[in-house]
Amino acid sequence: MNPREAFPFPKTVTEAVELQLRLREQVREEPLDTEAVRLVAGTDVSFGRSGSEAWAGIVVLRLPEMQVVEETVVCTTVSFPYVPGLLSFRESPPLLEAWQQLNTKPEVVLCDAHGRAHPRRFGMACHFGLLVDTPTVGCAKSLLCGAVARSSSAGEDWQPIYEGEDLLGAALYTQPSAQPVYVSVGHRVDLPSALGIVRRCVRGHRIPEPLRLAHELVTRARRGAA
DNA sequence: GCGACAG
DNA sequence: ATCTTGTCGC
Repeated sequence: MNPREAFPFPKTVTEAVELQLRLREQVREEPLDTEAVRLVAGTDVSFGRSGSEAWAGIVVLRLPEMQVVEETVVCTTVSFPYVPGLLSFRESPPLLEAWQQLNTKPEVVLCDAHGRAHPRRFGMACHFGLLVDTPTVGCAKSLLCGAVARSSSAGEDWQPIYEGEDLLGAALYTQPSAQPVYVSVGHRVDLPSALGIVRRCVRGHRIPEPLRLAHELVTRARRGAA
């Protein structure tokens, strides 16, 4: 499949939903050798008060040392509003600009959003993964749909997220007495791999390092602009 | 009809 | 996400 098919960015909600339903057929779910991954990236976007200016940032880290290899930030204007379920149409365009500036492309990307744990099973992590044709993992701070289930077949540090019969992802407990992060498949990874890579990126905080650093990066950029 | 709702 | 101070806990 040609990644560029994911590129037209709709102007209307109806059009955007139709595109999601079409693009979700192109998402591939497959295992990733997480222990072999050397380069991981985290993405984040920060908005100005007006809501139209956005700072998008990407930080690439080398595993297992977790040293920053490269980071890029861009400031642009966004046109699509925030609509629950359509986050990708607001945040992906700025992130793509930051991605283009990147010289070192990572092997896997952590997105501050959901992947499969989405009403139409096509959250931003899925969309962005298609756009850049790179494995992506959704790692969100709250649920958009579904609920954490109690399952004895789950691991010590995670519990499955279900919506009816659909396994959407996993609540990963990255810190003692802290809310979990919600991990789901983006593109070209499966759930065990997604959990594996996120675990490798956790360093004493609830939020995995790539996402923490990306958040700091865009926050700094926005402060510096004012 | 009502509430919920990634960032 | 953004607007915001102090405060509780590891």
